[in-house]
Amino acid sequence: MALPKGGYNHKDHEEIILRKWLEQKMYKPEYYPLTNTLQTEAEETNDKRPRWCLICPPPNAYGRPHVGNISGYAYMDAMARFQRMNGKKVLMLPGKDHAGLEGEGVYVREVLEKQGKNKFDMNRDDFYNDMMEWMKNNMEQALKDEQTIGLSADFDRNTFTLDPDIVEIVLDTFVEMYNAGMIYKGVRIVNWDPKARTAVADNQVEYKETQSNFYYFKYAFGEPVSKALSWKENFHNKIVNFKVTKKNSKFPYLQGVLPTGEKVIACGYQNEKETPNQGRVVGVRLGFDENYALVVVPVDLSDKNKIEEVLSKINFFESQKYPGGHVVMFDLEGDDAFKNGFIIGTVRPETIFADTAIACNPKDERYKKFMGKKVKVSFLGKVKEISFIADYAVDKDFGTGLLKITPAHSQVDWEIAQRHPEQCLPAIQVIGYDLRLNHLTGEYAGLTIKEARERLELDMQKHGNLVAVDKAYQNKIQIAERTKAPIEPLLSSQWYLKYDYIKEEAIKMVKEGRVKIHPKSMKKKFYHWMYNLRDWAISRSLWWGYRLPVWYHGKVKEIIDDSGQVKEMIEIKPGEWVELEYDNPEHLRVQKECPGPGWVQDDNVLDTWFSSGQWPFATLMKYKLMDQYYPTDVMVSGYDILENWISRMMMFSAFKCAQEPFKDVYLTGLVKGTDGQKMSKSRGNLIDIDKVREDYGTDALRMAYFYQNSAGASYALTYDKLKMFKHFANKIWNASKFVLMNIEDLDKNEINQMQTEDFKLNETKELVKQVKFLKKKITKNILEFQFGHATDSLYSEFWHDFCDIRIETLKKFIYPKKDENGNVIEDVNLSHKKEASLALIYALREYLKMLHPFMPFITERIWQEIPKIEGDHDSLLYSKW
RNA sequence: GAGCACUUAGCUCAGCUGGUUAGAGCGUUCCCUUGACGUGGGAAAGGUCACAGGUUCGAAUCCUGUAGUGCUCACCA
Repeated sequence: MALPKGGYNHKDHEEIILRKWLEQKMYKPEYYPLTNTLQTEAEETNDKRPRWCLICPPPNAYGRPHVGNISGYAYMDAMARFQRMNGKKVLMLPGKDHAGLEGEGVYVREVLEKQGKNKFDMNRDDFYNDMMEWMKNNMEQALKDEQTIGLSADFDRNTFTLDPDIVEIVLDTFVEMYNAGMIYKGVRIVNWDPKARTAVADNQVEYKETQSNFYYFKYAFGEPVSKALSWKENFHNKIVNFKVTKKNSKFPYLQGVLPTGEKVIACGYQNEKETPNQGRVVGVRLGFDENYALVVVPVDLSDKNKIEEVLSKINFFESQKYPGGHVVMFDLEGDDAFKNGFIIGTVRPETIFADTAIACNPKDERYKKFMGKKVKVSFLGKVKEISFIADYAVDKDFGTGLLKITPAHSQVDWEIAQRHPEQCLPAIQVIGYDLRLNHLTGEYAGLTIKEARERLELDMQKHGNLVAVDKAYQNKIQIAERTKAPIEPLLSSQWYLKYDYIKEEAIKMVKEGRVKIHPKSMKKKFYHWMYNLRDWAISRSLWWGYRLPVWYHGKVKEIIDDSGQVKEMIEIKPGEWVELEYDNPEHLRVQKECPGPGWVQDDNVLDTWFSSGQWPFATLMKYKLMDQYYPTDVMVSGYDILENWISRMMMFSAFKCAQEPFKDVYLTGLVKGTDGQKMSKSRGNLIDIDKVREDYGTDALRMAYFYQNSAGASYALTYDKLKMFKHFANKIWNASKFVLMNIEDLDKNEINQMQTEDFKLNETKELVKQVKFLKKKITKNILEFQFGHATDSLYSEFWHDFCDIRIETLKKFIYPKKDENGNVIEDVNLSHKKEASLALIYALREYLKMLHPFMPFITERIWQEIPKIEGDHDSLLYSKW
């Protein structure tokens, strides 16, 4: 009943306590607190305690959990400990994810490349087995990290997404979904990551601001000029529009005539990084007898006088639409290239060979005559016929208002093409998976994209098809989230999941409140995502992961035929290739086992989210615990994977279990670095968890996560906060020491039989009242997922109420009254002293319990010294809340 | 371009459904060393709660607008 002297040093206690919890298997749901043993199966089934379950989100198995993961664990653990103390039978199940694309990427980069090996020189099975071993080795460390933060999960049930049982369940789902018509194979446009040589999902694509060449080229009319001239009027006084990088500015748009007689258009051009200070072509005025290129004049945007100067030289009218900068139009008289044709802007001239149509906005009066027609155009000296379509996806104010439709090499174009299949399809693919132009481009075949672009620029110039090149065009190119390689949209045959009814089901779960999302504001984010869901490309050309349970009766290859269409061919007999029919069971079957000799398994693996989306039920099915624990109670996750993961778990659960996977979703915010910035290596503000734990203690780290934080809110993990809670731990330690010191005279029975209602002194009555009130509040906070409030109250109430006020006032009953010289003038009233001591131990016990979910180590350590009363357990873990 | 947040002390942030002198930590200044704790105690300075309107007996809190910041989604061919 006494604590060691001196301040609290977490290093002396945390490990011992952790070992005790782990060795006694206290984290397991089978642990029975009355006997301190694990229950048998029969005892378990008879156990009437309500069950509570939380499946931990599996972090990447290959790495150590990062600060954000650890923060999540702190939250999960606080909930689990609270529930356990409230008498629930708690299952918290940890796991690790194989992290398909990213995992393979890291392995290739960090292990293979360092050994000078190349994946494609390796045998697939060897690669897989080597990688599995590497993963499993790394998993150990991750597990330790989870334990040291105090996560009270059942580590005997640590589960890996590639555990055989889990694989079975996940593949079963694939087959079931295929049979339900929700999984299909088709040729679609995909985001091709050339580095990883795989397609990636839409949300695995990032955008990167770059500077590109923007080519204005002309499809010259292949038909009589007179016909085209009839829409000349429509062009009069209309201007082509330019790329404007920043919107919302109010600077006017100008058009007029210079005193010299030159026609001028001045228009907003603004670039945050550079103020254009030399003339450059940014656009083209369309017309038949007045052709211009637009050139930026050297005017500093911030220089009002200069702007005035330009304004004074021209007649202008205002348009609210285009802000900033100044662009002047110069006559390019005598250049044939500007006459009689469609002028189209593009950053990707090499895809011109794959054009199947030209499109404009249906409301664009300028092109009304052409809509729905076929037009003959000449390009590089050849005349071809091309469809002219109208679609609302085309922005008539961008460029010349014309868009070339290249369904094989652009997501947007692909979608437009789906709406105009007759005119735009079949798509023509002119770029191969090696990112070189293919046989359909004639003399360009074999060139890389860059080479082709350069050559085309010259050739277009030669044939009069090149109108202008904007060399400083700012655009965003797509890059792969993981490999950072530029994405090439390509056609490829892929497996897709049609969400079908499960999408509606998941929406209903949230709408009907069966799944509550914390914070509420994230609900909107969820709906927004769900309503805009498109079919999900689930196959990945990787080796690491779940290989598709799909079999082909013969080798399969993807070809681009002479018309540029992507097709899959199957070798039904040696040397005899026919087109693969997706619905022909003699060609393709979906099942887990190989159908027989001669059948070849699909090379692809499943997207990682396909398996992690099944995590809650896959894990419980593995351990045959579905009846007891499904649906689970809470899911804790970073808000950034609400869409990718949370929504998919709900949809998979709707399919497989016809119910929600969890009742509450607690979304944690981003943990920012000590300087309040997003953590990144380059900023040097990364937090070393090991060091933090060593310097400040695990309890302090946990408190720093909780304190004043709310669901979904990002926050900085600062040294100030850590220090604050290190001090707090010390305060708890010392206050406990004081209380324990004062109850040494008390009989154990007196504590056991204490009736706080019988307290006579105002001071003790007040203390009891205050503690009871606080407990009510903390309970409510935890149940409402307001951990920030709970820890805030605990901190200030314990320190500034209990320590600063209550203990100090009660001291007058404990110590004899003395005069200035230290002579006792009034002896201690023994019954008052006893009551004061009882009140102190009462309050301390309550505080320890309330603090335990947040600061488990120190509270457990002190609890060991607390005299136990009825209903207590040796460990705070199982002591009654 | 659309949606969602946010703007409170020098800094980092709490303030939950509107209610008496707006809070914490750190930092600053001053005081206090014999019994739990200097990793402590006491006190002080510092905020017209972004701005402008409105609702109300009463607003940091609700509504509208403005400005700025952040995030997410879509996207410029």
